[in-house]
Amino acid sequence: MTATSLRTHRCGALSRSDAGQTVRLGGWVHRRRDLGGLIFIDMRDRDGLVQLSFDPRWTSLEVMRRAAGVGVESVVLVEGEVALRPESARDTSMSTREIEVHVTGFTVAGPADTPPIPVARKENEALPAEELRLRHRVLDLRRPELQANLVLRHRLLQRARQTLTDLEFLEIETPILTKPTPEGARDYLVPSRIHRGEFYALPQSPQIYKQLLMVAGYDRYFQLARCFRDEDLRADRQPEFTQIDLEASFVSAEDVQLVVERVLVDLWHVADVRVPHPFPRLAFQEAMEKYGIDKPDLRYDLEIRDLTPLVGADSAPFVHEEVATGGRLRGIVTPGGAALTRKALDGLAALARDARAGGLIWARRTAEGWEGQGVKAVGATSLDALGGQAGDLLVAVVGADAVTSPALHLLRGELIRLAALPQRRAHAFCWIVDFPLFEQDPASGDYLPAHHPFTAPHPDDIGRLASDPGSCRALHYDAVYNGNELGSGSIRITDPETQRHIFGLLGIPDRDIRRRFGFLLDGLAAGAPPHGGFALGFDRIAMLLAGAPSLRDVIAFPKTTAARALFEGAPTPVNPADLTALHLAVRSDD
RNA sequence: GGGGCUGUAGCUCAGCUUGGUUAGAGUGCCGCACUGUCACUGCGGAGGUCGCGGGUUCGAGCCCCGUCAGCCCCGCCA
Repeated sequence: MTATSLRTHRCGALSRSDAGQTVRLGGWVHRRRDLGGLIFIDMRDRDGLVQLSFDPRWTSLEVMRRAAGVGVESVVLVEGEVALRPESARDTSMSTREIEVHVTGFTVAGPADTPPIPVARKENEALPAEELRLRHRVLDLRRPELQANLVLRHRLLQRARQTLTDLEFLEIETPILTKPTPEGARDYLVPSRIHRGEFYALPQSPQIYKQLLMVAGYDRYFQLARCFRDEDLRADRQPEFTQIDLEASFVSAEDVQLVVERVLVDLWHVADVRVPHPFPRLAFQEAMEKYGIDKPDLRYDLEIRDLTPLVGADSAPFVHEEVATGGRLRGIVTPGGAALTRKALDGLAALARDARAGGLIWARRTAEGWEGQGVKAVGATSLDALGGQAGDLLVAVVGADAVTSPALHLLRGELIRLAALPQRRAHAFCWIVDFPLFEQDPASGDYLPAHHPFTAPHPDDIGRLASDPGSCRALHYDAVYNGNELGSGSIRITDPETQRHIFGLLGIPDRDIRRRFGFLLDGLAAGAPPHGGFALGFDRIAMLLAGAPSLRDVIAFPKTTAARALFEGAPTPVNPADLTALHLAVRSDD
């Protein structure tokens, strides 16, 4: 239903099959070319461009005059006949370049001031500074690139709705004004006018609500949920963001993963990518061992190897010392890496040093054998035992896994880049499973939930919950794509006693458990089905599929890295009277 | 909370290394000419708090200190 009482078509939708038709159009002046006796205007709407042709043969003098005076970005209403362009002036690379509109009627409906930033850019013309793009967001949003991003975003949201609806999930909204949760990220707080000194919080996620919906018998829930976290931002992090949030009852972890895979495969299909599935599963430990990180980029095969068994008599003393204190010698053999320059190796060494992994050990494999400083460190005999092929490069670090893993992850990425290793696949999804249930605070030794405190322990590990919590795995899983975490989920604790026990392990006093999570525990005690769920970071998915460099390019009105909205100007001071009504006073002394 | 980069005409940038006459270019904007352009073309013109404040100096866009804003990263983000 493109046609309205003011227009018959969208500009970008016209093609040669419309030739001869009289049309009415509404759109924006993209560019104007005034040849004196002839005027051409490129007119734009969300579908694309069409050329308007003003010629005294079919255009009145009055309309010629108006067309000559219209500024770019003005909104105009046009009437005319679609015509094939003269043979000499046709460009078939774009369907709309075969045709033009012979204008007979022309009104400037919305004149525009000269735009402070350009919408129509020349080839290779740089984008304005992002600050200006955010300040003049309406103009920036007119750019065809951003319009394409937001159209894609819409189609992805609709696809997610459809897929989950087909899978019998119910879309249920949960409150935006909710209860503060002292754990996790900082909450955005909203003061209550009616209740002096009391506050709502904006949800960091609908976690507890969706669990309670399972208890309430809704079986399968989803929501395109807005979430809010008052933390410092990054290119891939906004203070308010959208999750595809879902939860299902009577499910195993594999059941949830199957649903999420369906959603992801369908979303990638919207972007014309066919994804093979089921996705491979990788245990957390295995991911750390082979890739040094829990979100490996599996587009490349390069893996980390444990070289500790090779350490022998002629290995350097510092290697023996690290191994004796529980460290390991781990490295990466890069085919063709021996061609890397000394400067590139110095760069890798700096990377290792920045990751606090100490010195980088390296060696090149030539036709004669291994060469380089690594021969001394690892030992000639040990390296011979490693084997390898001429052209290989070994880089290695020695120390505790907690240090070497992150360092090797960075080294792996850099080696892939430097050696220009081929991608084995362009779209590498995987599941990371068997996460640890707790992380130990390195300073205090306290146990913290690795994810959130509602995650169920792995049934095989429940026996060690009290004796050795650090070794317990969780029924928690992450979806990973090309080295990006797309989302995470888990099977939840449904036994109120277990839930209380976990809260206790986390050091939350009994009275606080009651105050903070009473409504959850009461819910679990009301007859809770086994359930679990997932949350996908939708903005990041849209960013990846749009090929955008920043979340800000897939969000209509985003915030800056200082959480400011430059366009509308938020946050902002408020009237003292409004503060008084909320029982608030602003301190200026700190 | 910490580190880095950037800030000069409406926009994109040069000028900063080595302080010194009137701060330039492209584009956009304004005016004139132009009947097949599509980055129209040609001629002419206007347009500057060099982010802001302080300091050094005979003299600061340039050096120093502070500050604001944007971006990137670390911390943080159960």
